[in-house]
Amino acid sequence: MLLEKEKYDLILLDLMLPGLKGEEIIKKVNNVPIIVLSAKISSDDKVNCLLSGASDYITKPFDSKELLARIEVQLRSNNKNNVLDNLKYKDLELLSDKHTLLVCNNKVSLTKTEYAILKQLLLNKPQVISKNKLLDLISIDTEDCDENSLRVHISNLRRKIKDYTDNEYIESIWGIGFKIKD
Amino acid sequence: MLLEKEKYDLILLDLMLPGLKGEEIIKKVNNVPIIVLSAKISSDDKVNCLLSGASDYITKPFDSKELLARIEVQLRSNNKNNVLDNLKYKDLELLSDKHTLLVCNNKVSLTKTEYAILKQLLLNKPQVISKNKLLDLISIDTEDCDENSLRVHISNLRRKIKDYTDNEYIESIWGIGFKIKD
DNA sequence: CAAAATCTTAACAATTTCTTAACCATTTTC
DNA sequence: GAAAATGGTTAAGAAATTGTTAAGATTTTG
Repeated sequence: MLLEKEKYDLILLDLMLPGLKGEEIIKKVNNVPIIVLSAKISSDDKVNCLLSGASDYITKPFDSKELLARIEVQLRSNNKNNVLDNLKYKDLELLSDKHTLLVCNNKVSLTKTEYAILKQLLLNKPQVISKNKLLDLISIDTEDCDENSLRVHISNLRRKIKDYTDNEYIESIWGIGFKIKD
Repeated sequence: MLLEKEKYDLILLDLMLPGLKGEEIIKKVNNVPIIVLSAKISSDDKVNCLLSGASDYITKPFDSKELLARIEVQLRSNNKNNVLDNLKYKDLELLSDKHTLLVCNNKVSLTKTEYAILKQLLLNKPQVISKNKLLDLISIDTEDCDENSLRVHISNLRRKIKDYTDNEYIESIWGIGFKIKD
């Protein structure tokens, strides 16, 4: 699936298009604003999409100027939350080269999976990420991956971080998932 | 002007209100999402507001559920500690992002089951929740669970709350279930 | 194709949570 | 008021989850 391999600034999702159900796409996407275009004027549809993760919902027919303005709103707010800023936290800095982490300014090389996990945790910093969500995320790169496997990745990440700092960064929330410690 | 002295998570701006012109307010505000409510359906108005800095624009009449959903979208993207997600009542505050409970601002860690029970009770605050309903809820996570077990969970919850406040929060309704005390 | 890096699986220990069971208190029923 | 049913508390053992390690499988790289 393209969504999983490429990077996007914004997704315009037409609910009338054939193929995947819109709501499923919305739930799969993370940290990319989605504007839903739809002929459905049902309020329930709107509410569902918005609560599932869509950033905006425009009912057809719409004025093209309005669409452009709403696109600008999304891009504007996305730039404010500069992604790169969010990837710094205390002694950690995740570099965008996809596999390097700085711990107290020491280079630590991460595997693709470790990078993906840590990035997700840092992006959502105070929040808990469920094990299932992390698994979904990892499955983009590698298919078979169960909780056991995830545990090993987390363990490896912790060890790599611990080599350079005494602070604990990855906290387990029993029965739920993981989060970055405050 | 109030806007300058107080802090806000979100501004709902009704363009029909007398006083300042909406667009001027929008331009004055920084870093706070603004949802504009208006009866004006002119596309130019929408576009102007959005380009001036508004985050969303809703045309009257609108469905209240849609408004709430759009409010949540704004709070979600702006501040990840979503106010709407946190259940507050008197000395209690259930933090959804951490799966923890604050009692008089003291962190108390809850188990998955305790969290689920308290969340259900707080969500339906003045109402009684039947024992069966609570059991159904818990069974999502843990299979075998009878009334005896539920009693123990409630007891543990009460103890954890009692450690930090003298107020009673969980009331038993004899033969029916439990509720949050008024 | 071979070597290296990465991932999954499996096993085990450690930890946390849940249920069971016993006992006592309270409320209802007769 | 006594018996029966329901609720509250506690502790111990059962069950589930997590952490760690190492080995074998898979993928990537040169």
